Amino acid sequence: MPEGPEIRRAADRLAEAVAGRPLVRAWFAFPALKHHEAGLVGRRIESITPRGKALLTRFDHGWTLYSHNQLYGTWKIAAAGERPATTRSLRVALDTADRSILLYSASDVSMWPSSTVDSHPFLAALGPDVLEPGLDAREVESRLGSPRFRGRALGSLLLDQRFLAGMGNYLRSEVLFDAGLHPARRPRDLDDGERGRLAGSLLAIPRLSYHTRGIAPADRMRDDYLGDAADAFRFQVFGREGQPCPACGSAIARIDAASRRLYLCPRCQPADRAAAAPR
DNA sequence: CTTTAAACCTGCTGGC
DNA sequence: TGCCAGCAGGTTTAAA
Repeated sequence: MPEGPEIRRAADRLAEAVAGRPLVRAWFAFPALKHHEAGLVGRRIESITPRGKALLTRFDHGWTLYSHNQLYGTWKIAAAGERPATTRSLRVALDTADRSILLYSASDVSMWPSSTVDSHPFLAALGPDVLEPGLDAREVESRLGSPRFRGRALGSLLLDQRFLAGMGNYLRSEVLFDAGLHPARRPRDLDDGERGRLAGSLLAIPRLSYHTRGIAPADRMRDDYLGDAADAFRFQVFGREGQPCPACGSAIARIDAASRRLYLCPRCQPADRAAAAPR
């Protein structure tokens, strides 16, 4: 159950475990992918890289595995040939001589010629990856001001993968809190300072989550959980309904936005300037 | 156009 | 223990 930072960390771990090594076996649960198994033996994994919340596993014979974990998929690394006992359904197994990588529960998996994988319907529509190192505030502000996005409510825009790929539901709450903006605000109604703050938060919060890992200890969401490291990422508002805002002490509220739960501080993120005149 | 609601994928937890 | 309802960090599709 991942967002961009969790997917990128998974890609890092998987690549470290198996990239460059030849496969001794490949296995897919999907009937449509069975015919790829034999051809993968002896091939090497060139790279494993994220695109938003999708993962691309590139092989050296010109094919790329596309996978999307949606809510429930998860990758595991195991000793070579090992299949740890679990209640989850194994969907993909790639074995090298000393390590195996296993994908469980995901249903959105397909093989593409590497040269055409970018035309995958999901990938083709994605905006820039919010965690891409080259992404800067100037580009984020430019997207906020573009006709496609400037009229959208932030609560919906921040989940739209066409705006910034890799954003997700916990990041949405955390970014809006960090920027001090209510989800009903719209880019076109923000003043320059607010727009700059939002761009800064959109860059900083996902990076903080990616680099430090970790979540609120009481929370159940523990995919790739770092633990209690002092610098681990902690939710400021997500999942903290009724608890005091870390900035002002007001009770954090939970609302519905775009049919998903969103947490905010009513005092730090006031809605009443939603209709404020431009500039 | 934007927004909302429902459906679907699957796994886990809490309650009876 | 067993079953079921409800919920979940996502996405797509249809409808409003």
